Amino acid sequence: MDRYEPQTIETKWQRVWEENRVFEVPNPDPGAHRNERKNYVLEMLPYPSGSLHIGHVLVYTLGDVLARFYRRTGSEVLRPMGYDSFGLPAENAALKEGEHPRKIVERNIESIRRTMKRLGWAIDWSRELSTHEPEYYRWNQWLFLKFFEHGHAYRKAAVVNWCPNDQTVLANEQVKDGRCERCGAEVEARKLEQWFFRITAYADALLDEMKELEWPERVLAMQRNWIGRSEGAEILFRVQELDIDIPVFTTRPDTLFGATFFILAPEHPLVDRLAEQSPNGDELREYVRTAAARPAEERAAGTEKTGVFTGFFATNPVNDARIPIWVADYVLMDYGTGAIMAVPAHDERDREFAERFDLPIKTVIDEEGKLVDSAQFSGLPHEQAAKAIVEWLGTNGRGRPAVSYRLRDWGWSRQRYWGCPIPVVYCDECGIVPVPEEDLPVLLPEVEDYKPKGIPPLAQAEEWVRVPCPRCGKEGRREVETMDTFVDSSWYFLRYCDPHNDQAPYDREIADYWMPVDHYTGGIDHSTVHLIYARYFTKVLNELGLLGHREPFKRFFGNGFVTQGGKKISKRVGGAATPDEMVESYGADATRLSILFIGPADQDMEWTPSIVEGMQRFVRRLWRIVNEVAESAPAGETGEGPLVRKVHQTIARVTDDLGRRHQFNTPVSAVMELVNELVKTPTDPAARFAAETSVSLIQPYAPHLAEELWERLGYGRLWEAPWPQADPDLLEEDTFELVVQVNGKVRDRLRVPADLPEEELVARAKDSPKVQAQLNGAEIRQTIVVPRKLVNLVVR
RNA sequence: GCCGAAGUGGCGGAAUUGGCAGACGCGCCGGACUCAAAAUCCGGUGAGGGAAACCUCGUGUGGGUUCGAGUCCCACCUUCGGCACCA
Repeated sequence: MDRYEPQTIETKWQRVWEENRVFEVPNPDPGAHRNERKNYVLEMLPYPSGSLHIGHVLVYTLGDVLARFYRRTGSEVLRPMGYDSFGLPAENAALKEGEHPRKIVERNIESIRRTMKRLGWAIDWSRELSTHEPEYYRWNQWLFLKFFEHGHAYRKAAVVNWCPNDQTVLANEQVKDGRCERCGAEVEARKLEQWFFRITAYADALLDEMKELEWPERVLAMQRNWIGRSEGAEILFRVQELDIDIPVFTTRPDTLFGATFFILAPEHPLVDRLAEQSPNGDELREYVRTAAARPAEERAAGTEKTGVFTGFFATNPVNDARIPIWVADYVLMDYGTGAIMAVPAHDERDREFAERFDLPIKTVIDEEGKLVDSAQFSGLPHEQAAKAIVEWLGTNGRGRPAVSYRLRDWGWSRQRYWGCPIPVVYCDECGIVPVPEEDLPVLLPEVEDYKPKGIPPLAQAEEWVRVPCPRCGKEGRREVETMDTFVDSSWYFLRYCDPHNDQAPYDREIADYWMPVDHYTGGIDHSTVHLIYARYFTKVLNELGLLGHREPFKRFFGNGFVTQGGKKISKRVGGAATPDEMVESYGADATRLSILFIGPADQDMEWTPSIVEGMQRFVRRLWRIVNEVAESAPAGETGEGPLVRKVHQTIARVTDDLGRRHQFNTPVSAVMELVNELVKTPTDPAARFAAETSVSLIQPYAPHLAEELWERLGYGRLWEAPWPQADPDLLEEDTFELVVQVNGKVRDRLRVPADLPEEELVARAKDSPKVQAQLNGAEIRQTIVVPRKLVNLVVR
């Protein structure tokens, strides 16, 4: 027998797959009916700002195991790949290396593709795409025009998150703990004109339609938190002196009688007017200035409450109490209405403020949760009172039920170079004018110096910027900002369906055939970013009549992080073994098996070399025993011995783990057990059957080794061979080990025939000497029999 | 504070519907082969007691339900993740 040389057999089979275009799947013919057996398996596409790391090996191997498994269980599997090649990571890498981003990403893509092929991932390479190519971003622009035309995209001045280091605006989703998610710099607040998508209009749809998703609860919970829906009421407070009403939002209308003061956010539009007429207007204006200058981070820390009295009073609509109006920066302009009624007795922050400024505190809910001191509502349980009070306010036109969200509209324009140009022209006469469809793509111009300086680098491309207005023909200027890459990744899964279409982003019929993605895999760090944006895009496309679905990813599997030496592995951490090195030292198959065997793939895991060493032992063991069996054991009757049963049990376990439970570590254990049995009984009549089945079942994990051994067993094209089927008759043995308990404690184990009647099981249990010793003549009060499992004798 | 996930040997973990806790692997111990080592193979490996057969204890803590609980219920502790002056 020759030695196991992974590198030799791996390159051999990779060539066979490539030459035979094994993993390419054609699109349906026009008018084809929906195929119930279609299966769209997808993992999040990589950023080509560096090379792959062990984390990628986990995600794509996981997807690969599923794709290969589904393929052999009769599914028509679509499993494409691409690169998220626009954006900050690539541009920053380019700045560091002093080369053009296009050069960097194209070089990285080439190396990533080579690594992917070396790992043997079953990908339909005919559908490969990169988001920085005009063939792709042209349709980004096209989709933007549709969104713009229908009011889903708009431009407004807003206070935005500004990263002083990357010199660009960030979406809320890209700010973590007040810092830029990418570079870690402290984020500043700036007021700028920006492009937005009206994602807040879909807050309820994003929440409601979650029920169709087979997603991990933790991811859904994160999205719910992020959207932050709160139900409450909007209530009008009157300012007599100015003859105006100020609305407040509250989730606790039941505490309305306890409102003892009123607060406006410093940014509230009324503050200016109040300052003009207030005796302490100067102090007010000074306070607003300092509050605005205070970094958002510090303001959110809430160390000590600050505020200024305006000299005005608001009237509480339930009891006509006149309460003082203050301005304080613990009230935020961008949540609710930017004004609150303060109830210090029942809100911690209001209480802090009241204590600091010596304002009255009035209790209106007692320990039992009933209202007190609240006129006709006194005595009501507070939940009930909340409804009654809002209803009562409604009849007077002073209040109504209202809902508030934490979610903000998605700001997606970036003051950077390496992104998709936004196809609009600014015209002094016509305003914002969309570039006509037939003029797409608006190509990203070449720019000498694209270093971020606060003004968008595209502004330097003077000739490109100056363009006649598409509407009136007078001179206009192109938009010089670019799109956030999350726009690119919000619909890439649709482009994969029809990647070479040059008439449309995709053919709706084809997209409807493949969509939704049946099994999506990626890091949960995208829970409140990409996964929300893609859901939003899908809903808009559906309403624009461009897609038949409203949810992009039916099932989502959030893989854990891989750590090495306790540190999360990413491009930023040096010293970690690279996938290429792992393939060189251990082979792709042992690497693939290892990364999934470590532990449950949805939990974080620590990569240790000892794992691969153990896996190498298994792989060699399998190689040796299967080669032996192929040479010596004849095909033929398998008998009905324990090995045959073990084979069928293993088939059942692996099939259930992959197909139903989506558990990726235990199938490897199951096959190991079978191989251990086979090694112990190589002359069993079922040895050949056991060897063949082991090879067949391990194929999704170790496809090269499996293919090679399959060939040596005398067959071909394991990737097309049907998945083994467990024979239910052979799953159950004709004897079983009866567990005998006394008072619930195991006292004996007896091998008995499977068809023994219950009375006989009990009789045998009682006969056991070990049981006799325990019973010690005591009376049996109860007998529990679990068929094919156990007998429990209850005494005393 | 609110929301979510998780606590099992020396380690990673398994136990699918309430029915043998610790599968599988790592590590460690002993043995075979070898001049020796590596590789490979065989055996052992939760804790305590016992010469042994065996016995007792044991899945974060405390209670409960049940013939029987890692699994279900109640209360709590710890760790990790998300949200957070969000009214």
